[in-house]
Amino acid sequence: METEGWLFDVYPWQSTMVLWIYGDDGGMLRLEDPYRHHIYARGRREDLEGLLGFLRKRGFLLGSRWTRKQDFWSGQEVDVLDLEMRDYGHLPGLFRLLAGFEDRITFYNSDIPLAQSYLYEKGLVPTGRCWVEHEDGRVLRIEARCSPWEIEYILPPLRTMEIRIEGNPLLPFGRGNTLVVECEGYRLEIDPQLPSEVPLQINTLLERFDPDVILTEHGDSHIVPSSVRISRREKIPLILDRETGPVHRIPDLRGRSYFSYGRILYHSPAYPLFGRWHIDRTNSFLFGESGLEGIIDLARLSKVPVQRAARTSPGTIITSMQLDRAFSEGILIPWRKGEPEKFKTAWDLLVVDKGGLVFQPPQGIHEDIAEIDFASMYPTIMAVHNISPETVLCACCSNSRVPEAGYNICERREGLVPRTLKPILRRRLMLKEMSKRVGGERGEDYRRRHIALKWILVTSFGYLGYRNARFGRIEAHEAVTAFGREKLLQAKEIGEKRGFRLIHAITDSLWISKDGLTEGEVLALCEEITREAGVRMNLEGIYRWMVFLPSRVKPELSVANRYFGLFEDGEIKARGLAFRRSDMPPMVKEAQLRMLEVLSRAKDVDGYRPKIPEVFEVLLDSVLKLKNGEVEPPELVISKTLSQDPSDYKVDNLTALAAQQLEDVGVRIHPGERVPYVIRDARSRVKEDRVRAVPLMGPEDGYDEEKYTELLLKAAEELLIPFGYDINVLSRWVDFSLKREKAESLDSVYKNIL
DNA sequence: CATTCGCGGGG
DNA sequence: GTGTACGCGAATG
Repeated sequence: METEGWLFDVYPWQSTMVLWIYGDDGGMLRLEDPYRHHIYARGRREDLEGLLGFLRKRGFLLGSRWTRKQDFWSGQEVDVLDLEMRDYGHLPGLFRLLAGFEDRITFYNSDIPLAQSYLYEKGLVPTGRCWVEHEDGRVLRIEARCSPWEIEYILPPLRTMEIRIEGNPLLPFGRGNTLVVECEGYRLEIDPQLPSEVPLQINTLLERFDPDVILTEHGDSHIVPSSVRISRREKIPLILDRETGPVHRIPDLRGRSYFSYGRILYHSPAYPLFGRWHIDRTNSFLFGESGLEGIIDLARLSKVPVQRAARTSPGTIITSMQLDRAFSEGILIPWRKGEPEKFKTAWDLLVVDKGGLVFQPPQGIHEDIAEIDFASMYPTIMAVHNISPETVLCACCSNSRVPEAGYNICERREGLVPRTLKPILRRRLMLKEMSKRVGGERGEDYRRRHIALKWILVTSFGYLGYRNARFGRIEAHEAVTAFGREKLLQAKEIGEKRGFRLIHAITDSLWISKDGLTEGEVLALCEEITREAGVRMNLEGIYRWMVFLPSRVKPELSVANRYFGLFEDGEIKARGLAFRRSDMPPMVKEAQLRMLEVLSRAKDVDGYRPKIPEVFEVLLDSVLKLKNGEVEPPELVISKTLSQDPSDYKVDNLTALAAQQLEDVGVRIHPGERVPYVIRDARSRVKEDRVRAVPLMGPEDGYDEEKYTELLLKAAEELLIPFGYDINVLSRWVDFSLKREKAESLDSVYKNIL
């Protein structure tokens, strides 16, 4: 039989690969492919003979033959033994045994996730079109009928069911929350007070709608594990999968806290489904950034199946793209040693220390400033300067290409990293342009996909310097930042030659100034920099005015990352202000945004000062609402990321106290999870009274009016400090205004304080 | 005052 | 299957 359709999902199951094909007839076809995994071994002939004997005796091996493949580091063709392994169940045990041979034999392609390795080998694309010849549910032949690089593709009409917790997701089922299921306009609320209802209702709904995608909020952390628990307790089977055979679900109950991007993150244990996708939008970084469209685009490009792509980090995606390319080019993939994290040596710190170049801007308010940014600077540098672990410090060339460090870069071979990045850079640019050109839903689709790729590009750089990355090398990382600093300085010099003053610069952005600066001359400058540096320089915008904030620690200095300004098109750009911070309560963010909205009507520096009374007015209004108890508790919720176990805190800060309150009632908060709380009485001697964790909040819990007022005052101070209004002035002014029985016109109040 | 702790950026 | 760090600012004791 022959079928054409979309490859919906792939996973190893028992000893075969299971494929779900969404046929053109609308049916979902389950097929098995008895695919065998190949690994490669290199070493002396007699050692390899020994290995063969060992594997045969243990029954691991289906077959073996000699073949020639390319060594990743040298690019040389080498003789290796191709080993066809028996079945998947044996593999984990096998890899432990192989470690014993490692002093004599080098193994390749041995630690690639099986579904990915299957897709690389067959050239198949998750969610892509395919053609398959099959018999009795088994694949005879399968071929891709699409390229992962297509920009326009049609997806099968996926039926989506949404399941979420209404009420507080931190609390156990039925304690102040319910389960809401929605599908195709149908909505059902399940009351978990009656536990047996949960599996019964879910089963009924899944059978009735047979969704392809189950999109949840807190599905991984709460809904699925709780439902599974109830199902076991009540002895009512819960049928979530389409797979009808025994499903091997490894209940990774603890979840993982891990260190990434300089902070602790938490991933709850994952509950993927077999035969349909479960995506927990609250447990998926990429979903939050780029939606299902972005995830699907990445799954297609990287050949990481959709469910895994949704849960994984961008680093895994980029690695898979590199693995796919290496695989298809016949390059042996080195076994990644899972070295435990080591302490950083002084040398490491020295190297890492010299990252991007950062200047110090002159504080205060400015006019005639343009901001120009290098587009995708680091990935472009990797692509154009051929920076890759195997090309930096290659053995064959001697050219001292890398600025400062003087490392060689290979001129004979293009590296794996640049080969992978180039098409991604092109594709992202194309999607970005299309998202600008096309409006509506399609434009949004392009936008999400280009943002997904943006992430892949950003992280490809970090990955180069990551000690445990398969294709990482610290010298390559170093080379990228060295070129980056060179290009930033080059841009500065070209600008100065054209009469611009450099006001500020961070890594890949420059703020430049000139009296009466025009868009035309800045664009001309960008053109020249693009030509000279080999990296696209874009005009981010021209500011009507912009402010660089002083340091709060040393008020005479400014800080690089706290600034805001108004572009000519009326948009505000701001960094480091309260409203940008995730640890600020909504009330403060909104108040500051309202103040900025007022300031966005100031056309130039002279227009800024007359807007100040109106900003005062917004501030006073917010403070009054706080005083009069007109602020709803959710507006006051602060949530911060827990960086360690609640009991490990040395200092009882508000976050630790809130986490401890939750622990006390049996709600586990893991490092990397956010703890939501309201400040009740920050200065209370009784620590218990300082905060209240959100799920434990009752109507009698008030809030710390003084503390929240202070946050508002600081938010206002950030916007007004260039004109000398610091928190003391603002605070006095607020007190003064509040004391007046009937405030006269704001103008007179304003005069009084000056 | 020293120390501890959390956040940012990209779009 | 784990993207780097460092500087800033606030809070604690």
